[in-house]
Amino acid sequence: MIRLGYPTQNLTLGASTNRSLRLGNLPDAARVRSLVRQNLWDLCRILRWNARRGVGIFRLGQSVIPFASHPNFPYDWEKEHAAELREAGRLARSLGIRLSMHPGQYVNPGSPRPEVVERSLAELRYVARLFGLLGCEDAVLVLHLGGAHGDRRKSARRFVGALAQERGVLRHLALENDERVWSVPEVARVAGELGVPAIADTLHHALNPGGLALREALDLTLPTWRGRRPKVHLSSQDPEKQPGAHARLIRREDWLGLLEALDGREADVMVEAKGKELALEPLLPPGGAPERREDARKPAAGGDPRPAPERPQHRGGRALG
DNA sequence: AGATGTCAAGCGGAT
DNA sequence: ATCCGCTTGACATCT
Repeated sequence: MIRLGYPTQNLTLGASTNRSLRLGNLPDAARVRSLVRQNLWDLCRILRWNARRGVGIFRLGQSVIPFASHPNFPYDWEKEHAAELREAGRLARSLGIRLSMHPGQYVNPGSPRPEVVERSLAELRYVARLFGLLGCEDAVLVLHLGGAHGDRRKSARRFVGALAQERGVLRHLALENDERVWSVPEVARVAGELGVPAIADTLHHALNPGGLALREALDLTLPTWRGRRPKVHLSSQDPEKQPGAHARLIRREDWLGLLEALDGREADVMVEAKGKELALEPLLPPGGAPERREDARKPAAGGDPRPAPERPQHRGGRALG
């Protein structure tokens, strides 16, 4: 069985898990708290929406807790948001939805610069702790290998060295190929050294195949999950933009190409498209959610699905469109 | 009111 | 040597 998902926000609901603020406003603790609560509230809305439509995975925005790893973060977020996180995590588990996160280009544990490595580790630990508080064992922390810094072997060695003792991070970590520097076979090798799984991204792979056909890339990466459900990334090239830019939707032949390469094997497929959940619709089995009944207490009224339960009270909160 | 450019962070690659 | 884009939203400043 193939499960599908999308990242960070739902355009139909107008819901986002990625609200942030400028660093200069970080000292305003009340404002940060409010943003976090809005992010978590929208996460719950998205999870329910997903469950109704048979969407089985979802990627959290990196800024669910904005600047969580920054030294100037104004309060103890682990303590203050523990209950809300536990609640959101429980919802995800009860709906059978697997969560993930994908820290961005600034996270570079293989960098030759110690301060970059330190900041990177801080960010990765934040993600691991967040997953811990959510209570989602099967959540995945997706990361690229970063730069080559003129010497790939040394960079890969630094990367492994920086993470080898990070047990909390390694529990969730999975390494993904990128479109320029690190191809699937290289990523799979480094992942193997760390004892973590590897993810093949179809668009990156097309641009940086490392000598492998897509099927061979999957032959290499799927077994690294050792019984856990494997993850794969799917996206299509935006024809207007430069190579690597994500299109709004998935081209049918890219989807069929992935299915053919999977050849019946199970996978969780993260669909990376500007159109977010709209890009999933043509790929989902007709009729939406198959047999999820946990959501049965939802008012099934035809028409306007207003968020029924209480909104979190926060200062300066505004109505969501 | 709307449009524009900049914001914590790192890289590779184009120019 | 310098600049761009990578994701996205926030927000200060402009018109």
